[in-house]
Formats: sequence, C-alpha cells, structure tokens
Amino acid sequence: MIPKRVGIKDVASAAGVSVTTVSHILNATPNTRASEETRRRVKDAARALGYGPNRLAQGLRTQRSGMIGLLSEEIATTPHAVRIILGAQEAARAHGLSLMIINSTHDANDESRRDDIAALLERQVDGILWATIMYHREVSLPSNLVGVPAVLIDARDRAGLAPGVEPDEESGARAAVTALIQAGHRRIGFVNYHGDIPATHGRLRGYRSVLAEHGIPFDESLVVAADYEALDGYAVTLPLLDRPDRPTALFCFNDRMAMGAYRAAAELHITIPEELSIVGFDNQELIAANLFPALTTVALPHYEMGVWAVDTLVRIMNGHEEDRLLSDHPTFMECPLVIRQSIAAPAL
Amino acid sequence: MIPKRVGIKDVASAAGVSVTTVSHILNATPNTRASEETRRRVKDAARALGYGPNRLAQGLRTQRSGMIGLLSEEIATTPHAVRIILGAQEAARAHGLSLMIINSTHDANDESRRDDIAALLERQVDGILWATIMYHREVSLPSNLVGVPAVLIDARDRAGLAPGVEPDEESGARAAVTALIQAGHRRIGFVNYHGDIPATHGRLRGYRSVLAEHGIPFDESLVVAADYEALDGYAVTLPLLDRPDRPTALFCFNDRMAMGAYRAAAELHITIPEELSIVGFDNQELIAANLFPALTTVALPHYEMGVWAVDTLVRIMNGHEEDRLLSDHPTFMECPLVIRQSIAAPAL
DNA sequence: CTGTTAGCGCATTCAG
DNA sequence: CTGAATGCGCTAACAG
Repeated sequence: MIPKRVGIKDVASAAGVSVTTVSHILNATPNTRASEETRRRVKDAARALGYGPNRLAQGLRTQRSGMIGLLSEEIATTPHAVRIILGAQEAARAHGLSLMIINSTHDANDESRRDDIAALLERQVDGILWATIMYHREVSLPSNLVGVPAVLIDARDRAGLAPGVEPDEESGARAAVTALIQAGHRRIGFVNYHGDIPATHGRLRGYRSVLAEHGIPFDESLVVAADYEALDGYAVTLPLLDRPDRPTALFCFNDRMAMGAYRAAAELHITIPEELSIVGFDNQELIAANLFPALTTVALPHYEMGVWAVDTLVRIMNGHEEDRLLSDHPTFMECPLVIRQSIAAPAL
Repeated sequence: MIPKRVGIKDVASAAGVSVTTVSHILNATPNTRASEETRRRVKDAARALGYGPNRLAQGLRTQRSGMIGLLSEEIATTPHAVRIILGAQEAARAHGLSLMIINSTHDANDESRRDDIAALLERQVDGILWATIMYHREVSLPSNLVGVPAVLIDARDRAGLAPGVEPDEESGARAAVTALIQAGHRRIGFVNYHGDIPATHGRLRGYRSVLAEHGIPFDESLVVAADYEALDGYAVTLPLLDRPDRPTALFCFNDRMAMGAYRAAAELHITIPEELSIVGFDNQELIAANLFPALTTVALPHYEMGVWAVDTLVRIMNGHEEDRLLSDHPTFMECPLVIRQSIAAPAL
C-alpha cells in the first residue's frame, strides 16, 4: 500500500504532544482530559495528516475487534434472502461494527461449519450471526460456537443457548387470508407446498384459523399441495379452477406457485382479479411486481431479521445477560401484506 | 468471549519449547527449522489446546491483514448481482482471505464513498473491490483509493489507475441472436431498453452485427424500445406482434421485458415457441425458469466477475505490476447463452 | 492538564 | 536445531 500509514505517533509529534494525549482526545474519553487548545491542535494535526486509527492494533489492545461474522448457509445464493445481509450490514454500521461474511453451501457438514466459525474466531470477531435456510428449523450450535455471543437467523437452537429469529409464517398467512375475506370472499382455495417444512404448517394453520374465526367451514377439497415452482402451482390449480364450485380466491404458498395459478386462470379464461383474487407469499418483486395484474403478496421480513439479529447480538456482546433469556423461545417477526392489484370483490 | 483464547505462548509451554519455535513450526517456515520430534510435539499441543492464531496480532505484525474489502453499490440489493459477492467470497476463501462487505446506496455521493473506503482502510484491508451498478460505466477512483490495490467490477476507471471487469454485452447479444438464426429465423425483432446505458448500445450492436454477418438486412421497424419492466415489454411488443409481417422471433433486452412479450403473445393467441421464439437477457432464474415455456436467455457473468476481480486483486497485492497494465483497457467477460425451451424453428 | 510505560499476540532478526 | 529480545500501533494504568 503506497500511501504510508500515518499513526498516532505522527499526529502526536505534529501537534507537539504525547501519544497518550492524542489517543484520549481522538477517542473522546469522557473526562475533559485536555484543554480546548490542545484538542484543537491535535484534531487539526490528525485531519491534516489524514490520520485514521489502525483498527487492528486497536482491537489487539482492547480485545474488541469491532467485527461481527455472518455465517450464511446458501443465503447469498437465494435472492430474496439477500436482504438479511443488507439488514445486518446496515445495523452493524449503525453500531460502528463491520460485517465479515462467509457463505457456505447448504450441504455443509458439521466439520466445514466448524471450520468457518474457527476462521471467524481467528479474526477475533466479537460475535457471530448464523443464518440458515434449512428444512428443520431446529439446529444444534456447533461446539466452537458455544460460549461465543451468537444469534441465529431463520433457525432456533435446540439447546436454547442462543436466541434466534424466524418469520411468523402463521400471522403472514392470516394477513393474506384476512385480506381476502375482507374483500368478500368465502370460498378461498389454498395452494400449499407439499414439503414438510415450518412454512407449510404455519401457513396452513394461519389459513385455517382465519376461516374459523369468520365462521367459514374448512373445506378440504379447496386445499391442494405440490412442489413450489410455477409449473407445480399451475398443475395443481388447473383442476381446482375447472370446477363448477371453484373458489373465488386463492392463497398461494409462494409467488412462484401464484405465477402458475395466473397461467391456469388465463387458460380457463378466468380474469384476475375480477373473477379470481390471488394472494401469494414471499414478495419476490421480480415476479410479484411484473405479473399482470401485479400480485398482492406477503413479505418475508428478511431485512428486519438481519437488523434484529445484529441489535440482539450487540446487546449480548455488551453483557446484557437478560438477552440470553431470549434463547428460550424463538422470536417471531411479522410478515406484512404487500398490497398490489390481484384482489377484488368476488363476482356475484 | 468466555472461551479464553489460547495463544502461541500457551502452546509453547505445553510443548516445552519457546514461542519462536512454535511460530516457525505452525507457519511452516520453509527451512526445516525444528526436528521432526519437536514438530510433532508442538502440533499435538496446538491441536490439544485448540489453538488458532490471532489474525489481528498477526496482521499487525506482518502488515497484512488478510482481508479484502468489497464496496458494493446497491449491489446487495439487486438480486441477480448477489453472485458477485458469492464469487468474490469463494475466490477470497481460496486465497485464504476474508471478505469484508460494505453496501452503500446507489445515490452515494463522493464523500460517503470516501468514508466507506476509509472505514475499510482503517481495518487495514489489503485491497479493495469496488462494485458499482451505474448508468455510466466510467468512474473516477475516489482519492483515497488511489495507490491502494483496487479492482473495479462492472465499471472502468477513467484514469486507468485500476483494472476493471464488465460483462461483454455485445457478445451476449450475439449469442442470443445467433441461436435464433441457427434455428432458422430471419425476421427477428429486438425489444430494447430505451435508456442510455452501455447494455443498450452493446446489445444493439451485437444484434446488428449478427444480422449483417448472415446477410439479413437491418429492419428498423423490428426494433422497439421502452422501459425495462414487464409491462413496458408488453406494451411495446403487442403492436409489433399484431402486424401481418410480424417477426417470427424476438430478442428481448431482459427477462422482465420478455415476460411482457409472453403476455402479449398469449393475448394474440400466438404460441411460444411454435409461432414465436423468444430469447431474453439476464438469466433471472425466478422468471426465466418459471415462465412457460421456460425462457432461453443470456446469463450475466456476475459470479465469474467476482472471481476474476479477487484473483486480479490478489496478484496486484502481491506486487505483480504487470497486472496494473490491465488498467488500460477493460476486461470483458463472456455472457453465455442459457438454453431452455423458448426457441423453435419458425412456422412455415 | 499531560507524559511514561507496559503490554495485547505474534513474526522476526540475531545469537547461541 | 533452538531461544531471547524487539516492535507492529494502540490503550490504559499510573505518575507527575
């Protein structure tokens, strides 16, 4: 690096004071250590020399690196989860921390995971965020993460050693179905995913509970399930819409399946939203905003989870032990409804 | 951090040798400094104690932090550009380096940009990657980046001080149009973006050059342009397809516009690919893979650009000055065609 | 109000 | 083949 580093020492001699004084002044130590006069001299000298502290040395000395590690599993790969990184990064910056990212593949085994954590630890990170996209949301903390300030994203620790955040699938589904009912619908189909993951069950629970609260009997024939791509949504929606007693609205497991439902409706000459209202899930802008009509859907609070995780991690790092209590139970984050144009009152 | 750090000193006393010896052995200093016997003792002790070097201290001493910074402008936000991060991260890991990420907004001004770079520099990063998504691809290196090993992604430095990579838009367009011509098409429409960005011009150049090479006259009426969302693509494609002499194939500026073209075709009862072939650009899986039929498109080499950038940065950091020469001219990366189901021979 | 000093954990001369 | 000593840049007692 050609521009040779200017250190505290250079500032000191330039200002004609000792390094101690410089250190105190630049770190804004509470007690008015130096006179206004010297403060100015030092600050001016620092600015003139283009001084910036060497955070490595600082960290070595203070035992705080000011860095936090984000171990993300496959997350940098799935587009709509990038917002976790974004939220974490912005929250970290707000706390004066830097984010160090390691992305591992979904099939990472325990050992490679431990290696990744070790790498972060060698860098002396002050805490670690572990974001997963897994089938089972319950995980076990890797052994070398035990005792280290850590927060899980999209997962919960089996042993309750670290707090975690997850999207509140159920309330998200509730928001979606409620919107449909408020528009006047009573025959609402649910195009679910057939896999055994928390989202599947949570969203179904939300769907059922809202129906029940509105006195609408649960009709099993209105619930179908398939894989979660557009084609699967299409295949399973087609027969559902090709019935004399077809639903007037559809709640789809995700935006991709909703995309398939759009196609099924088009083929059957059913217009959206006049003859069929649709709500999706995930708020994948690329799809939701570009479908016609634009899809009303439920957003996953990835950004917010990233922020929450960092804020919580910072409190734990600062020794607020009460936050450890959060480890007992998962924290759920709201999934807000994003209203676009795919809902209308049912046709008479 | 509860698990108290074990240092080189602990290993030394556990193995009954000096810290010097431990340092040499663990760093695999070339010359066989120690006897096989002591090597084993030291290594065993290190493993037993779960020793890991303190990279902060190491960096302070060696003047190399082993970290590189990635300053990304709005990049963590645009889904299909996340692959830059992924590529950079994996390449960095392969070099034993860690990636520190800072995401700034698109409207970042020069000052905030300098601040971000300063933050990275304070962390003593060994080099910086600057990824932008800009209208003008020519940028000026922020002053505090001059002299620091740096590589640009998706941009080129006006002053030629740092090398940069960009996607080869023209060759991507050529691949797309060539595929169409090889399928037998001669009336090929181009649904372009109306903005004045490199992609607009590069793709048009590619389109025109391939036509010319195949002796197909350029027909201006087959080229339309609009904003780049699905709705815009739809609006502009509809009249194009509603002509008696409509094109038998369409090359779209991006997958979103192609999505709009699909809708236009559907409304006109033109089936894809039998009566109309379509190629997109960007390879946004969410759209391309979920359209029906799945969209053949051109992929942006984001991952590869991330890898190239890190590899190049590493060489520069190691003082391979010949790599600085790369700064003179931008490096272009191929945009490969991703074949799906939207191309067929034209109907007779 | 300000300066001296002793490490933080490690790599590296330079002597054995 | 191995060890003692020095300092990377900075903070924090502890003196003045």
